[in-house]
Amino acid sequence: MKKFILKKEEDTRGVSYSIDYEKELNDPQFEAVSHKEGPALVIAGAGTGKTRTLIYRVARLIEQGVAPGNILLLTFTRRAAREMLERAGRVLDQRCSKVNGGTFHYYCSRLLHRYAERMGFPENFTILDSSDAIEVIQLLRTELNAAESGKRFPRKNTIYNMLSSAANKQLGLHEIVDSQYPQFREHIDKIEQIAQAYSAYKKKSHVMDFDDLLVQTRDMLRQHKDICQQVSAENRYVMIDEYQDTNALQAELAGLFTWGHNNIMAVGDDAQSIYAFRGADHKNIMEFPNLFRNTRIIKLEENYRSTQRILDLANRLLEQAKDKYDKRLFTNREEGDLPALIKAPDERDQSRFISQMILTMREQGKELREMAVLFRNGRDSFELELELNRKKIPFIKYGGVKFAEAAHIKDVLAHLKVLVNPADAISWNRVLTLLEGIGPKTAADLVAWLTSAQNPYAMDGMQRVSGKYKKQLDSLSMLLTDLKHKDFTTSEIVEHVVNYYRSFCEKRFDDHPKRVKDLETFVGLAQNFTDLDQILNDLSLDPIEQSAVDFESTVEDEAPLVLSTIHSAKGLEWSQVFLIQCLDGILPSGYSIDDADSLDEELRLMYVACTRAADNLYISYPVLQNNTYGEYFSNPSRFIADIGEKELEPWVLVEERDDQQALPPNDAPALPE
DNA sequence: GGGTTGCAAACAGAG
DNA sequence: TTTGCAACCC
Repeated sequence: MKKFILKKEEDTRGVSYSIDYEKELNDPQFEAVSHKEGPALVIAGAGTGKTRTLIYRVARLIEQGVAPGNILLLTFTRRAAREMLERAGRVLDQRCSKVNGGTFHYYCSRLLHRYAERMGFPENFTILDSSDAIEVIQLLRTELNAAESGKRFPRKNTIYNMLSSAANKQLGLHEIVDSQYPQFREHIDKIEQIAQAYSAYKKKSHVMDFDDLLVQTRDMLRQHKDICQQVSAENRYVMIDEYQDTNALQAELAGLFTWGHNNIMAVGDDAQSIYAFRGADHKNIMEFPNLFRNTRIIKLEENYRSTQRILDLANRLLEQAKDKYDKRLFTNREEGDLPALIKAPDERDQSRFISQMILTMREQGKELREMAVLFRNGRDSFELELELNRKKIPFIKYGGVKFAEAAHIKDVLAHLKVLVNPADAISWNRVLTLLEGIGPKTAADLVAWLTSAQNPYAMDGMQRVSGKYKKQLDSLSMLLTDLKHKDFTTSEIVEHVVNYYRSFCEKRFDDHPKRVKDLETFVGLAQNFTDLDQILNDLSLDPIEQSAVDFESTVEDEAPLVLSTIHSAKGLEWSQVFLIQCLDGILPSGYSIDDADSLDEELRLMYVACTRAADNLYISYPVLQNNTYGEYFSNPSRFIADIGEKELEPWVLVEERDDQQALPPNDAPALPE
């Protein structure tokens, strides 16, 4: 039988730790881990044990008697939070999994739901994901007849980006247009009008977009001191990972979450800031000490991940930045192999080379999970994906299209959304336009009626409007009424919707067999949830990668190869890293080449990619690019143009009789056999 | 008027 | 692969 002992929580003198922190960490890591009260900023270069530091701090706080529920760990993705807490569980015990963790958006959403009633918004508000938001903007754009005059008016995606920029940078719309979209200055009035209509829409439809989650939470905590106090008392210790990618709004939230005690630890690396498009500014991290007085600054500088030669290349890259960083990564690891620069005749050859290298390494006993292929844009891996399929190499892709963004999944989600929130006009619109003969106009009329109806699911009294669609509307109405009023479990509801939707799916898509399979996966996935709100919330805030779904259905014993956009690879590492399509116009992106700041950001992106590699780094590019118009010659990335053979060793692909092999130019180490 | 269909053009990055 | 626009059908 366990006995209780009385102990003051703050008194850590008598704590006997089950982990020997001092031995398992280096000095600055230990300093960070044993930091207790007040603000701290940990500047942690790539591979310096940043995650390890966070994990051990969580463990140590818990060992000191802090309740896990009083620790908040904010990370960039929920995947990162899960992995971190799992690792913390391994060094300590399952108490770690009770720590609050997730993204700013996720945590804010929880707070807003919790205090919805106090704030006077409906607690069944749903989240307007970016594709829904863009659709709403499109509707308003046509409604306001904004694009009339033949002059180029911003497209819906662009308008969405403007609004999002304004929210995240805390600037007025006109300032954003002025500085970032000068070509649309003349349309500012129309854009403002759309912005207003968009906010009105969100209010009326009981939805919040991603930015609202942050803005509304900020406003709530600013205006209601009692809520703010309650929240900050609960979060006795807050840790923020990847702080270099937070924006001013998130920084303010961080302050509010720790209001009154400032027990906040931010961890990050200004050289790895790659989210400027979301309002992050790489200089923000240096502002932290100004925001929080008496900040203790701790620097982690020793790299444990990569060989010295990989770091040499990384350091060399950073030297090219317009804004300098006082940073040079070093390691006590061995020299290692020189990073390779592979010039392939065309993209197809690049893919063949990569997949062949991967197979060779696998034959030598390396596991696929130790390798990764990185690229700038989601589409840069399409060619390679075909080749991997041909060679039957299992892979999982991060970044690019998400499960919840695929058209067929969105169709099903729309049905679920109208069940949770009947005011959600855009989802009604989606549900209705599926029906034969109903287009935007008819749908708009029906939606106007439905969103103000007493009992929208019954759709009675609507026949007058509906005439020739009556039969289809009846079966829709029957489905929704049943689902609303009968007692179904969440996965049963999803199953019914999927059954109803199946025939539409078959009519709509040529590749319906694959999509129907996805839908079945979705039904299975729904079993993990107890209520619909939660599925919708989780799918928009923590989107599953599309290929993760494919992968589950072809379960093999082998962990798959990772393909990832550089953005999605942040914080991760692999023994063997391939960086493909390293071309001028791709990395750096063609969007960035006129602007020195964006160019610096692209350079940091390249830096992030290279520092993911522990043992070997292969950078490749095709000489001949193909697109729909034909073939053209392309140039390697300007970032590697000036780097000499002593830091980046050029390889050429030589065609052999049966298969190809890469050969170093002279007598440098040959490819693994 | 409103819906459907077909062709030309553009396509980031993520919560 | 999706989106914008214009011609074409009910």
